[in-house]
Amino acid sequence: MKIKVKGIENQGARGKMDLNERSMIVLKSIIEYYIQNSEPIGSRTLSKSIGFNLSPATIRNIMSDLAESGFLIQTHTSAGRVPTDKAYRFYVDSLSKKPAVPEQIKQKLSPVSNVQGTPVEHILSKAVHLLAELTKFACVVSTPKQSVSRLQRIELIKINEDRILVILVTKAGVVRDKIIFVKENHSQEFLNSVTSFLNEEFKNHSMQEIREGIHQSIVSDRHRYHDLLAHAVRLGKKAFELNQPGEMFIEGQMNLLLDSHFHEQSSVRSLIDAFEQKTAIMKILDDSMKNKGVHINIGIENDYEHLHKCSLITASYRNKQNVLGSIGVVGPTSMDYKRIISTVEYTAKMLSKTISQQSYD
Amino acid sequence: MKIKVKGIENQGARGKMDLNERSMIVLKSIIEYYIQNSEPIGSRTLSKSIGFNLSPATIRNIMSDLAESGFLIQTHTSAGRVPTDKAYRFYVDSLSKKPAVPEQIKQKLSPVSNVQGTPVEHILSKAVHLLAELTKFACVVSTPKQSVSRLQRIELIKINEDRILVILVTKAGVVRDKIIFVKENHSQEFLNSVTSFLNEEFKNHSMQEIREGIHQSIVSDRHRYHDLLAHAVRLGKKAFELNQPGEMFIEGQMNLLLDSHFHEQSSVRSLIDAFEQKTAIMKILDDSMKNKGVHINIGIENDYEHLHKCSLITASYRNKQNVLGSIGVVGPTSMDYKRIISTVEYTAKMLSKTISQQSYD
DNA sequence: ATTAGCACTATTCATTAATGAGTGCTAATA
DNA sequence: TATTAGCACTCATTAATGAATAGTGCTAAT
Repeated sequence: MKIKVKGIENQGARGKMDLNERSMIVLKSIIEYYIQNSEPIGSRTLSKSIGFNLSPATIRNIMSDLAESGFLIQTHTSAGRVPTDKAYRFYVDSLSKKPAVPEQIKQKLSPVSNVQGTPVEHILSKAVHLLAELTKFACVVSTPKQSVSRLQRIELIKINEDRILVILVTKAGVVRDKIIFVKENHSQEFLNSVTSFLNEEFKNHSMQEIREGIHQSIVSDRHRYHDLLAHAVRLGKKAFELNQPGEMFIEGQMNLLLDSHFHEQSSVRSLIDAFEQKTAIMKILDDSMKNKGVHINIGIENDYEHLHKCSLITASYRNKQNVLGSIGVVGPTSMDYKRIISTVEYTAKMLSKTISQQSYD
Repeated sequence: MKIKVKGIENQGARGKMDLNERSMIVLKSIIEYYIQNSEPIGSRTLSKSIGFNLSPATIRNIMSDLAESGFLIQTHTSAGRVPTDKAYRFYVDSLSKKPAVPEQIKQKLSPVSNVQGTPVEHILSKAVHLLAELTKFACVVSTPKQSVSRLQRIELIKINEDRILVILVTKAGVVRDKIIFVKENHSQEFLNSVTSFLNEEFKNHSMQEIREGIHQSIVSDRHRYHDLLAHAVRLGKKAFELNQPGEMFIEGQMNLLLDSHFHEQSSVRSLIDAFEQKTAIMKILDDSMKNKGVHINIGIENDYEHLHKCSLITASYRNKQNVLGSIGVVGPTSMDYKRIISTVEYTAKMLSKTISQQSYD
């Protein structure tokens, strides 16, 4: 024990950053083997399968170093070593940037473009379904955030004395509806006036803008309308404040439970929790909207504890104008990153293309 | 073997239908024990727990009879006996019709009525979520069938030269949208005329009627409009033919996988299949709309083979006018029928109430 | 710096034996 | 004739054992 300490520090310091070429290759091999076979690889097997000739003993030394610097872990004394989250992070970062998307995957995803003309939700659910089928993991997609997207059209439809149905259509092609309750009994004709007023006033403005500026904008016009105005303000406020919490579609959750990595009771419970309390995953999807490209959260990197055994690969989708939401895969940390990353990326691209084509600008 | 045959036939004939009082009680006890504990009960334990005094040996005889007539089955020679689907059917049929809904359940479901004013889909998803939380099984709900519900309003919104956004609002409060592609470039003003024409013509008619009668109805009016007419027919046809396949929301699938009854690999696969291929479950929900009250499908009674180890408890929900869809639970055949039935029934009632209040008639 | 060789450790698998729950049958009983 | 006691038997479950195996760590030789 005492003797080892020095060694640990030495090797730790050495292995920490400047992994030499050779150890990197060894590490990569271990990771890829584990991703493929879901079982630890021993020094002997590795020595044979690896490119250049290294004896098992040498490999063992390297592995020992890698373990010291936190890339590998032993589940028990006489077992092979298994990559840690840190190793996966290294692996993912070291991937050549653009692996080509296999033709077969492209083909399987092509139905996404066949659902054009249907509501956005429908397209999303198609995409996430296919993604789940392809990856065999759980997949999620967030519905378009309304706050950023711009107004195409608002409709007010009278239901009865005290209820009005509001329909909002955004440039992104999303239709949202809501009932608002009012005290006065407006005629449909009156509502039509308010409607065209609101449309004139706010078309092409973002929901956020509208919500923030609904007072000023109307007030500045005060001289033009009179009776209309007071009501328009009131109705408009109610209509636009519909702050629906972002939704999320989930598919293929059950796939995860077939995966050997989640067989222990506790893992299963965690997973169920994670999917029931959608907020954690939702947050990751939201974050993924902030920057371009594919986002990768590996195991322990996730803030939410119940996701510590999962990796999430996400990518945002958009129309010509805005980033709308994002789509992603939730799987075990030992997933086939190469394949999943390119699949998610491609799916997001398809989704963007399809949705752009039916966006209203 | 040969000697036994006679006995079997005798007992089979006797036990077949006129289960005497006593065997019925025994059977019921076995079922309830199994529902509670998920493990077979032996004659000895049963003899003690049952109301009147019967020796284990007598119980054994009774159990033997029940087995002959197909109510019980032995997984292996020296194991206790387990109820068959036939037994569950007997049990369910023999339940006193209305078990009261526990106050606690009512309370947990109360949030359903808090989401009034939001889109119907939202209400449904809330309801099914709560139901899953309460029952700890998988729960499903079908979205309102549009064919039966009647038109409240149609809107045509011009997107660009060749695209029009159609929004349909039904009396049930469901909003559906779809993009249609057209050859001519209509102005929004023109679309407004068509819109008000279609609204006048078809308000309060069921979608089905409209779809079937769209020609005649307009044709009979031919003299009134001219240019408008031809287009109205064309647009109307396209607009109303939106035959979206019924959708279905699923919650709590993963709960099932925690259930001991689905632990074998093959069962899990079946379940995943059943939920992936939504059609089978969808069909059961549809069937459930045809008659009032709670519907119960037990194991083998299901047409779809992958559902043979599941029972489905479903109930339809409605507004004042029509049956709209149904909601239900998918669980193991050994579920606590009493509790689940009353919970599903109550949920459907809440749902009906909430949706009725925002229906447009 | 690398490697061969050997001691050591922990898992996995098959075998065995003990335990125990539960039935079926027969003969005794009320 | 219906019920019960008693006993033999079956089969799943469990624990213990031991052999085989995969793998490491360390030391000494290259």
